[in-house]
Amino acid sequence: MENLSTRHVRVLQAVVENYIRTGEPVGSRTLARSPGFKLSPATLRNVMADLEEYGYLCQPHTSAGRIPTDLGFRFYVNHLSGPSEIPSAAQRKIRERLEMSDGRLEEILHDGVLTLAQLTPYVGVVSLPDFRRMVVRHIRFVKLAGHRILAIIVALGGTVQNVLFESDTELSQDQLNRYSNYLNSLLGELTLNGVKRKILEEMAGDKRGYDELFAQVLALSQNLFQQKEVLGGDVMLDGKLNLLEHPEFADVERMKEIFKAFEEKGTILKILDDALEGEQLRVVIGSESHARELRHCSLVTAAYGRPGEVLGQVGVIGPTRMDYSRIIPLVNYLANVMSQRLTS
Amino acid sequence: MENLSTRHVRVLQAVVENYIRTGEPVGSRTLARSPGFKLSPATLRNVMADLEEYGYLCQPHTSAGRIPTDLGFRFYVNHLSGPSEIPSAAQRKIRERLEMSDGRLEEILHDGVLTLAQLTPYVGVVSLPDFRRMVVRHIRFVKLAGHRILAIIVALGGTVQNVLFESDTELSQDQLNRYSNYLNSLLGELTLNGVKRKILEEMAGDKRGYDELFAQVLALSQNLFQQKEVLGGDVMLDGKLNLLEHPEFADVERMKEIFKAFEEKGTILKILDDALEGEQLRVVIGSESHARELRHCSLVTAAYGRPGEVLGQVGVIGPTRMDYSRIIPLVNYLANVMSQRLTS
DNA sequence: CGTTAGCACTCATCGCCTTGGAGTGCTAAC
DNA sequence: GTTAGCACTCCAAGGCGATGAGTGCTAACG
Repeated sequence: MENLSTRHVRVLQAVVENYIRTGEPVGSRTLARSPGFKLSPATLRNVMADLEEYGYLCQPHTSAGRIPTDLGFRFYVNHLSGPSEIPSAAQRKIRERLEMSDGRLEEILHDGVLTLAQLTPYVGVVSLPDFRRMVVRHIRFVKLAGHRILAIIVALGGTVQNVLFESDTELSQDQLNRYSNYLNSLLGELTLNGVKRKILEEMAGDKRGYDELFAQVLALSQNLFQQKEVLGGDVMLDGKLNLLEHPEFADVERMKEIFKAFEEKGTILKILDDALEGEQLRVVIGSESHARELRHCSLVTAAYGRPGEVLGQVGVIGPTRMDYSRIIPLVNYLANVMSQRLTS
Repeated sequence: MENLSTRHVRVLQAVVENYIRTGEPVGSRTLARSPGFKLSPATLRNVMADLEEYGYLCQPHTSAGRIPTDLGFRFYVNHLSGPSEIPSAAQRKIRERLEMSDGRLEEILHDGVLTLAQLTPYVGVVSLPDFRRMVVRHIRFVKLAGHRILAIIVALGGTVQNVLFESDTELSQDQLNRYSNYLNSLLGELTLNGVKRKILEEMAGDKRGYDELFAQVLALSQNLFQQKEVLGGDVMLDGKLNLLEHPEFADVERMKEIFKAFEEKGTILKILDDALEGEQLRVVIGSESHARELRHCSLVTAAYGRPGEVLGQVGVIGPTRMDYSRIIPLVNYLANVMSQRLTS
């Protein structure tokens, strides 16, 4: 950092917090009046001019106060926003909501985003997990008409996902039962991907030579694994309406852009997927997302799943003027509860 | 009708069609210029004044042209909008889309609203069916952990719905198999409700005296029937973004109201459920819905299911200034294709 | 008697200007 | 280094008049 003095830092912090609170550009006068500042407006103007030069602040127009740039928010998030306490009411609500939800994966995720949408004035978002990475307790196949098969995948926490798919040949329920027994015998603490790998290894190792059962289970899994419910690659949103309450989105054009991003989902999914391996919590501020439509939005997301086995990301989307110090711990907490619910 | 002359009717029709096309209030001058009118603006003004008095037209302000009232649109829809042809491209798209979708109920419905959202500049909407009214081919129970059971309900058209629920006591898979065999033996051309009734009748008739199996299947069904996936009572929307393109929704406040109605769903569900028994197609114009938030919107919906067995309603929500003559046959067609897909 | 031309009137919209106020940068004094 | 003062910029809001679309009314016309 361009060797910011403590004074610079304090001013930056004050500007950011003021702006987060009011949504108005903050001027030297207001700042001087805020408690804890013994400096005159003129001095503050100098300091703020410095901060503008460094790129942390900017002015909407010449004679307005300053607002933080994305960089300014970034500095604030990285260095200035101490983790605040999560109100116990919010904690309780999160826990209750997630304990109440039935075991279907979608229901749990939905409850997660719903809770976020209710606890914050922003949009709750969650990416659907790649089921192939989940530790699976057992799989069951149910024959429907013709080639259609319903797979019921029960993951570690009792989470259930069912997937409809087709097999290449018509299989009887008996056959399906044998397949699923076989698959289940392989499942220990393995993920679906792990199972697949194991099958392939055993085949390659030629331990048992060519095995009819092997081949057919493999063929079946191939089809199963291609279904989008297994692949993930979708996001769920809730509380879009919340955004309409924020003055910065009063502009119809801007609103349209963002809602378009919400509807398409691809953009958001991409941002969520950008999360680095092993990164628990992530804040993407404004243009950091490199998505034009979301350049006025920030995302606070956390990975859910379990250590080393990330299933997806959950968090909120809001204006860059977001109450980071409140939201960050909240999202983090929710992700933890969700993780427990899904994998314990 | 207040004995409208053919002239009155022709003028009303012209005003409505003009307004639907342009979205602007239409004045006497523009009307006089439109082909087929040999009358002077002055005469038209008199006619329009009559129509205003009767309540079919109104003026946004004193010196603007006329726009149709809800009543005006109603008259137009009832008497003046001849059923137009559905472009074969649209027909093809609808058929292809619905044939492509896999057999899950939700997927089919989703494809339905998606298609509407793509073929029209409005919002596609569908109410989830009450599964109790569907003719069911068979039911299968799968035991999960503890008391949890997954019911797989396969309806007539191969549609699959799965429902997670809990039983009062822990049941083995064997027991569940017996139950489902028993249930399936009862299912002929019966709806779920029908099955329930039959069970109750047989019990009441005391044909077999007290039967353990009976009782337990009944208890199980009770729990199953309470699940929301079975009950229906939800709506699915798509293409909300389309509405943003319409000038009448450029106003943020109005937009908010409508989106709120979309998010809550209760309002919309209520309107859809208001459909009269046996009514195939329905047009609700503006305030006819008695829902404040939707007073600027019209709904065109059609029942899907099969004759005498309505499963739900599917259609579009748009501004009262909607292209009724195009939309009505379109929605009707889609409902028919959906019905076939679901029940044949 | 229905139709039409003419006219005075209304009202939203637009551009233009003014005013007020908030905030800035700069300079000079402390 | 800090601060007071001042000239300056610029947005927002309000007033004003011109414009133009459209109306209702009346009187003349065929």
